[in-house]
Amino acid sequence: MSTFFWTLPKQNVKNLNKHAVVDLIRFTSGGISRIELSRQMNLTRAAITTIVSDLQLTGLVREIEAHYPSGRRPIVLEINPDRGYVLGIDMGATHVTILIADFSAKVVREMDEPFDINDGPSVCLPRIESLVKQILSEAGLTIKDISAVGAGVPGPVVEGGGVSGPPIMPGWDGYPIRDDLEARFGVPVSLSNDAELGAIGEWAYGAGRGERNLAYIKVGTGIGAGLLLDGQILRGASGSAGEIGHITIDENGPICSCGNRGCLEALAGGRAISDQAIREVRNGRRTILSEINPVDKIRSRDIIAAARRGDLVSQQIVSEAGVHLGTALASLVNLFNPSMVVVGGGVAQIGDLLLEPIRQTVHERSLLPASRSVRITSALLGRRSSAMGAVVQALSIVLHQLADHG
Amino acid sequence: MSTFFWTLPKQNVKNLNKHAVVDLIRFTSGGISRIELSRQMNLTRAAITTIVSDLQLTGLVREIEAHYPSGRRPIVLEINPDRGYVLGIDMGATHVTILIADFSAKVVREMDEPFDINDGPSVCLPRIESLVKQILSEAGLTIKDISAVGAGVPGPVVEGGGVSGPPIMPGWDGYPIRDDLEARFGVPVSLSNDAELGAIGEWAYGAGRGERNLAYIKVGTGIGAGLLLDGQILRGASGSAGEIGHITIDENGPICSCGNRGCLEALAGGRAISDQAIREVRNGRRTILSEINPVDKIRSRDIIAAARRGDLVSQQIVSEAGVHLGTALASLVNLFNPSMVVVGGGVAQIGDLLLEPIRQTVHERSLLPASRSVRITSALLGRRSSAMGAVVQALSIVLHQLADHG
DNA sequence: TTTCTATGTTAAATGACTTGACAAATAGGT
DNA sequence: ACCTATTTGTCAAGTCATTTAACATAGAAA
Repeated sequence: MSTFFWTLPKQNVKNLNKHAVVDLIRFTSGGISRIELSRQMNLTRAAITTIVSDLQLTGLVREIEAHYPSGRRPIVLEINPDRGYVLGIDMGATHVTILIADFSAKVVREMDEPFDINDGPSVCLPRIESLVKQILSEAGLTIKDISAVGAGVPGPVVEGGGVSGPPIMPGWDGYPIRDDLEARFGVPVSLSNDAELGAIGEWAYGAGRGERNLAYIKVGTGIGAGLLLDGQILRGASGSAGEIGHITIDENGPICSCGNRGCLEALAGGRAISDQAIREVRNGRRTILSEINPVDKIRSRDIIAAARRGDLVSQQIVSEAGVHLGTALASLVNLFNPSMVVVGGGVAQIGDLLLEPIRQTVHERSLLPASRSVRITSALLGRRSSAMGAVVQALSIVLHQLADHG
Repeated sequence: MSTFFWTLPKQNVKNLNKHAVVDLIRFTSGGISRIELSRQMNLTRAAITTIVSDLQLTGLVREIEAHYPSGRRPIVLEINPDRGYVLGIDMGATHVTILIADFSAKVVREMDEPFDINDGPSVCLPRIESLVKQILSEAGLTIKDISAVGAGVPGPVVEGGGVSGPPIMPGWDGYPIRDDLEARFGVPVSLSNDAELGAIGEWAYGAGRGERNLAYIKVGTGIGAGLLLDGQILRGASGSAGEIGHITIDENGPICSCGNRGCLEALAGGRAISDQAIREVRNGRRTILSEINPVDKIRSRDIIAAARRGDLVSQQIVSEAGVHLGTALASLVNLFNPSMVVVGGGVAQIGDLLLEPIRQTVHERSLLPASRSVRITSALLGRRSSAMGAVVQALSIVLHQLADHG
């Protein structure tokens, strides 16, 4: 990135440094000392001292022990975890994950339930509410202990807090999801796209820690990407940046749910993988998948399990999906030139069997300076990437609010 | 864009508002009043008054007349054009454009000369120097009148001021272009990719004025894109973001100069277009291009001229290139979700004959929320887009330097 | 003219930050 | 054990960008 037009952060220009201090503390694993803060922010130690003591007064930050080679030991700071809890909710196409985390983003309780986004908001949101009540009581907490909620949905999120023209999620278009959730829980809610959240989660606590140019690709029923750029999410003009699932890979490919032909999702999405497996079984290929009855109940997770156990047909299907993903990612790498691509989502759980063909195809199909500087790895947080991103977003609301006014 | 990690502008945190004022003045056509500045920057009128009087003292800003409906007329401010000149240099594959502009970016002299980037830096840079001397003397100026230089090259630019692994530009890899030019001219030089500069030029003074998410695509011998995001150029991890010319459109397509198959550039670049025309003529198609002798001397500008005059074969070639460009742009639109795409470069001079197939293909192949919110137009500055972007970058150096210290 | 409205300026107050001195905490040498 | 060097953290005074609040200026409408 290179600035050619100097503008200021939209809202709170005031206390800008305070906010930066809060974020450096929370995103530096193992904490950070005042001297290190002053170095990274180009401020004097004195300035940092006043900012930090202010944050200590409000109870947001505390000191911990640490050891260094010579001279006075720096006092290491960390976010005070004891000031409350937040919720992270990741609504997927077929599953919902809910996390309760303390102020230092440590997960204290986790829940993963079947879920059908196709039921629409009138069914899904009440269900979320009751699941939240359930997990809260399991954790011995009430909604009053929750300071903010982060939520993710598998579609393009717009400013108002809803989705706009999502390729999946029928019945959700234009529904005020954020307002609904805020009304249900009575706390501030942040709504984001699930791939964005995956990127944030992996950036903050996963494989992409601290990367300045990170792309996260979520391979599940749908395929989406989250793009991070110097601490900002690339949202685009209408919130639909990163919709890699519907770029054309093969002009004459199969028809996609979005109406076009040969979209990445129609070639490498969870549905495409299971359809391919069903075809192979019907064609009489020798595979342990043929044990599944009826044939058309084969799901992508069955193929992943079979591939792990050494089933050649399944491995081939996964590998072909990897080549398609690699083709799309090569375009992304050429256009966006990330320093790291993190592959996550349900299908990615299989690891190198998917990653290797991706890596190879990206290196073949993208330009040298870009392909040389990109590392491609799988998500460290596994299925929790997006839900952890939701936690990060919820904490962003709370911590910055508290940093501003006590 | 959405911030999840608060950081500060890298260098001069001090005088941040002063810099923002300078840029709002220079990029608001027709000037801007103090009250409007205070509104856009969320500062009080009093604060703006002191900042502006400071800038007036250094002679950077002056007041002009303007008329408004009721109440006291606001005093409109503009950059004082009389404090000096800058150079904008756009090195293309086959041409070089040099502009002299005053501090308000008004071009006072222009030059366009044949040029061959393949000659390498040892030939090209001395040639630039002598051309600069020539245009300066034509304008009645000397190098002492120039405060800064902006330069563009058709390859990925890295931090140090050189290019890294460019698909074209043999012999330039790693050469310290910026340092060389700074030594030659004795003034600060800004080096950028030519597509980036096209984006900046069109954003500042062309078709993309003030767009927050702008993509500029330069279609010439090579094909590259410049991506602008809230006043920042998207450079990526190694400076090669926006390299759209080498994304794969057709896995079985023709071999590209980069070694891969079916790159956009190999299907829709200037070279691909002329090769296609040569094939058509050899195949005996009825076209006015067959008047050109020898056949293999047909250049893309001949095809554009013929298409303009109604030659059907040429029109078909251009239209097919448009479909390929549209396919690549659909991927870009899905991934980046720009509010506007500006098509520039030599081949784009033909206008709607190229634009229409692009528009249609993008709308077919990109996702609804993204395709609904993107406008696709041709460059307003024509061949000068990149050189104007270079002028903008040169002025950025000078104006912000002067804003800082007298 | 008077009145209204919007823009621009001024002086005092505020507050974030720097400067420069000092205090605190540790390692290593004697 | 003591001294010195080194690094980290704090304090008080001063600086400077910005706000507050009052006032001045300039035009339109009544």
